[in-house]
Amino acid sequence: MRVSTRFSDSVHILAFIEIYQDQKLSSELIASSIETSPVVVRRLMSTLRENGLIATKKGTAEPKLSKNPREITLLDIYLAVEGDKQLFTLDTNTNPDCIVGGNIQKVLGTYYEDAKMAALRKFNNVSLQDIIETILVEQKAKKVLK
Amino acid sequence: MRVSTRFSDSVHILAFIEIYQDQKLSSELIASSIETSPVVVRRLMSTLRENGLIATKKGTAEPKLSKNPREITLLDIYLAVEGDKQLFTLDTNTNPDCIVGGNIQKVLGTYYEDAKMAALRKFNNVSLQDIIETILVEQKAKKVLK
DNA sequence: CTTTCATGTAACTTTTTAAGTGACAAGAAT
DNA sequence: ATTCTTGTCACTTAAAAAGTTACATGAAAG
Repeated sequence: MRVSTRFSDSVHILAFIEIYQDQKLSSELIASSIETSPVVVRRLMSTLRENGLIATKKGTAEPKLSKNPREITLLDIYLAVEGDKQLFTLDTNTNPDCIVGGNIQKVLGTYYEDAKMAALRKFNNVSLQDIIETILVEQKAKKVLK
Repeated sequence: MRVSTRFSDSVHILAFIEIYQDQKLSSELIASSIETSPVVVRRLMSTLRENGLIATKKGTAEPKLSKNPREITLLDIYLAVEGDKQLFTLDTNTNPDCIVGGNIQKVLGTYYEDAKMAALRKFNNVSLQDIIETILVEQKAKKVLK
């Protein structure tokens, strides 16, 4: 399939809302930063709203973060847009009458879960504030180089 | 896109080869355990062979592991079939003229890499032997329950 | 030495899932 | 009232992997 950039784009949206909080934040403007369409942005924002990360008001271009960016982690964002889907994909159609086919899903599944949790724990230790600050540092560093 | 089950199926193939090493191991037989087509199995086995995990001989149904299953880790298998592609997908098409769009790829990329590495380290601590033994334990447990 | 079975690989089709698009009802604001 | 915007639906396009068909070539047994 096409690869999902929802997580990446969602972090983008949240950072954008915080950094440009004093401007008019239409889905059109945000879309121009992500280089995607306004509908894609609005769809993602719907999901973020349903998961309590932002507050929006229909008709007005004024989305706000629902929490302090220090209290929003990459994990919160990941779970909001990707849910608890498996990170590593099990083949769920194996022959149950074979010793391997009949047991590998359960066995591999536990190791997949361990690995996924190790990754998600990392995300739980990074806040939106960290992302924003690092973006701003990178931006300053760019200017110095010129 | 369709979700890849290459990793899962590759572990399946390797465990199958080891457990049934005394039988004739045609791609057809292995495919029947994975419930896929022989061509898919042969394609995966080509990749595993190119990466030094198995040895095959054209025309004969006798694939062998190239190493002791204690020396093959889930990470070896993962890298063989998935390469070093990113685990979490960055949107690589963002507006470079925007503070967020111009820096988020680099910033998020490092956190994605940290998370990916945390997951892959887990895989590096699990051997094919562990998988095989756990499969056999699960199989015995099933029989007792009957 | 020929028949049978198997691999290895190429080319093509199907499936899946997310992005992208067009449309529009309804809310907000001047 | 007019204009802008959101929220959402329905549809199309894109991309990647699985699945399929085909076949040249190698192995092995009679």
